[in-house]
Amino acid sequence: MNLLEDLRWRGLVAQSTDEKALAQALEKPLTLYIGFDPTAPSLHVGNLVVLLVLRRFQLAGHHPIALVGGATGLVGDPSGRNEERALNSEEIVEQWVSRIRDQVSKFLDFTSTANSAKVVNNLDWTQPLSAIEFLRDIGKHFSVNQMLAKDSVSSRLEAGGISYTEFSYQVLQSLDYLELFRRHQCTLQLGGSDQWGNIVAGLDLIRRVEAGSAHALTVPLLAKADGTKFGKTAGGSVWLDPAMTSPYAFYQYWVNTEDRDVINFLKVFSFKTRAEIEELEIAHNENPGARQAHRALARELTSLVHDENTCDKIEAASRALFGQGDLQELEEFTLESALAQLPRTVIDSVDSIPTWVDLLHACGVVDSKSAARRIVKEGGAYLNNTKITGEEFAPSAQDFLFGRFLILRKGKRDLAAVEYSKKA
RNA sequence: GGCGGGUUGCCCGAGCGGCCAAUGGGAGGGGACUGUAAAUCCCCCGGCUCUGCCUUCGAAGGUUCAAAUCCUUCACCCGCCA
Repeated sequence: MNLLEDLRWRGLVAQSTDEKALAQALEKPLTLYIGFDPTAPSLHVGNLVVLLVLRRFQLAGHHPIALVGGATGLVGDPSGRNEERALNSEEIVEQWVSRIRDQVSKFLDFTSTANSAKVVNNLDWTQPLSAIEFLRDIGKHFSVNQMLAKDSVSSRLEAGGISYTEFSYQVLQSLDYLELFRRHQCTLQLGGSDQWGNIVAGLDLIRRVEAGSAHALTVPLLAKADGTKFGKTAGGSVWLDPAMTSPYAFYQYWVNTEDRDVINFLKVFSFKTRAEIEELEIAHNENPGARQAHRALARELTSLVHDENTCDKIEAASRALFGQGDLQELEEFTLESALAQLPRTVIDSVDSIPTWVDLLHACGVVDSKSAARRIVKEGGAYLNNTKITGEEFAPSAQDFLFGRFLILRKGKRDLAAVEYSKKA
C-alpha cells in the first residue's frame, strides 16, 4: 500500500489537486510543507492530526518542512471563523513562535541524511519586504474578485465584515508557498480542509510568477461520533505542552475516547499498520470493556508526545488508582510515582488537617469550595477510594498512606493527591 | 445622519418595579446502570467565614422603602429610512 492509499484508508484525505499527477509526483521524494500559526503558546491535539500527516510523509521518504507563522500569526487567518481575531502583540507572537517551533520539531527527524526535516519561519521573508514591494510584486497577481469569492472571506462578509488585515491573509500564505517553492523546491502543501482556499491561492501564485506547478492536499476536520468538537474537554483544549495539559490528563483523554471513535482515532493518530489496527478492532469488538484499543491509542500518543518513560509511569498510576486492588497493598514507590502524575497539594503539618473540601479545592480540581461541598453532598467524594460523607469531614493522621499520601477522588475518575511533607 | 429594537449567569434565551441568584434549553458536574465507554433515568449547577451574608442581569449615574425591570448619559450590536 503506498502512502496515498494509506492516507485514504485512514480517512486523512479531504481534497487534493489532480490525483494522478499527485500520485505520480509522490513516486519520487518531494518537498512538502505545513504551516502552523502561533495562536496559542502550544499546539493542541487538533493540530496533531495534520502534523502527524507531515511525519507520515517523512517516514515515506519525503522532505518535510514545518512552517511556523511568525508573520501570518501577526495578521490572523479568517478561515473557519466568523469573527475578527484580536491581534496579539509582537512579543507574544515571537514567544509563541519559538515554543511552537520546539514542539513541532519533536515530531520530525532532523538527523536523516536522505530527507532531513526543516523548520522555517515566514517572518524571515516577510519582514524585509516593503509595503510597496509587496503590493507591486505580489499583490498585482491577485484578483480581488477571486479573493472575495473564497469561503473564508465571503462567509465573513455575510457575518458582519472582515478587516483589510485578515482579508490579506491569503496573500501572505500564498507568498509562503511561493517562497518555499523557490527556496526548497517545495511542491506540496498540506493543511486542514479549511485551508483549501489559501493553499490553492498559493498554487495560482506559483503558476503566475514562476510558471511552476505544485500540489495541494487537505486533511478533513476530525469529527467525533457525537458531533462535538474533537480535542476539547471541560477544561478547554488538550494541549501538547505538559505544563498546560499534564501527561496524565493527556493519557486519560485518550483512554476515555468513546468506543465508536476509538478505531477511527487509531487510524488518524497511530503509526500502527493497517493489519495492527484491524487486529485491535477485532479485539475491541469482541470485548469493548477491556479497552484494549483505547489503551493502545493512549499509550502510543503519550509516548510520542511526551515520552515512553512518562507513559510507563502513567500506566502504572492508572492501574494502581483505577484498579480494584487495595491501595494499602501498593508499594510505596509505585504509589508515589502514580501520585506524581496527579494534581496535588502539600501540607506541612498533620496537627490540624484541613477538611476534604478544602483539600480538594487546594488541589485545583474544583473552582470553588462550594463545588467541593456539592460533591460531598451528592455522594461523589472519596478519600483513599472510600466514600466520605459530611461536608466537615477532615482526614486524620492515620489516613495517610505510608504516612505521606492521601488520595482524593471526585466522582469516578477525577483524582488528586495530598502529600504530607514537613517543612525543611 | 434620522427612527426603532437589542446588550441577562459558560453558551442560547425568558423575565420588564417587590414572591429574582433570576423560568427554559444546551454545555458542565454528581449518582444509578456499566467498562475510567455510549445511551437512558434521577439530582446539582454565582461565591463565602453558609438557617445568614456578599457579588451578578453592557458601563456610569439617578428615581424609589425596594430596580435585571423606571429615568439620564455613554459604549457596542441589529433592523428600517436617508
